[in-house]
Amino acid sequence: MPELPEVETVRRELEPWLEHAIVSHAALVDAPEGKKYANLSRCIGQTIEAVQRRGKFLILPLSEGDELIIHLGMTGIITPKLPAKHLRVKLEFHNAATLYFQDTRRFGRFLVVKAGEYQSLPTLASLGIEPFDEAFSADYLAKQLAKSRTAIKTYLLSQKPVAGLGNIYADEVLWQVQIHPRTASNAVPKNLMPQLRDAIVDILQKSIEAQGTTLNDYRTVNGEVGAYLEQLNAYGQAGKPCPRCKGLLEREVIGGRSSHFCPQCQQ
DNA sequence: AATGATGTTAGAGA
DNA sequence: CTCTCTAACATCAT
Repeated sequence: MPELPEVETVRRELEPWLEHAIVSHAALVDAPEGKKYANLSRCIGQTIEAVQRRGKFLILPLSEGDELIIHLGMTGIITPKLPAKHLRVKLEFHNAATLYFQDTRRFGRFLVVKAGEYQSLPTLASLGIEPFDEAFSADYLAKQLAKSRTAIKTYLLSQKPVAGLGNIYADEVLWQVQIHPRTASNAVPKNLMPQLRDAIVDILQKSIEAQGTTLNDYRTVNGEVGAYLEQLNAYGQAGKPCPRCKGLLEREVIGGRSSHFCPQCQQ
């Protein structure tokens, strides 16, 4: 769930709260200092200069050369309401606002690093282009996909060809363009590249407009669910008729991830 | 009880 | 060194 549209929704809601806010308190709660949660005390006294997003990461540049990096993992929620369970981080600001990070499964990340020093976050360090970057063209995508022989589904999830797709939107994009998820990345027909690029941009954009997709845990900062769930064509729809050709949608594990597709019209 | 879940990453092998 | 694959992380719901 927290894929690009969900993280972008959270970013947009956090921006008015946090831009120019001064951190007065930052502490871990029931979370071990380590790779996933680190150096929080360093942001105390610093001003948050912006609320940015790269792929599924939130990046908050701080006034003394650090960055606060937040990743929601699978179950991370940022909320102004004290969570009943699984609170991991508490942040307070000079303007009296308080924000909490709740993360049931502890797959999220919440750490302060020196700006740009991402060696503890390899996915962020080697993250692909932003899908809304104007340089993300069909030609660019073709060059990226030519670099790998793994299943296109798996390669999209790697964040390398383009940032921000997770299991839900990767399945939705491949369904939209009628590409079988097991197709080798470097064997995806060149003539499909414009459609593939457009599907990635359009689906992510439409999901942002719906505030993302809530399967179980994801909530916006305001506590709302993401409504894109109602627009899913493939993800989680195994056994139902394909909305396009009426064949039965199937579920298969590809690269260790549950994958949903139409065996009839996805080649 | 057993199974599966939205993401990332360490480690192993090629 | 790079590419690819697998399992692990922690917790809850069904």
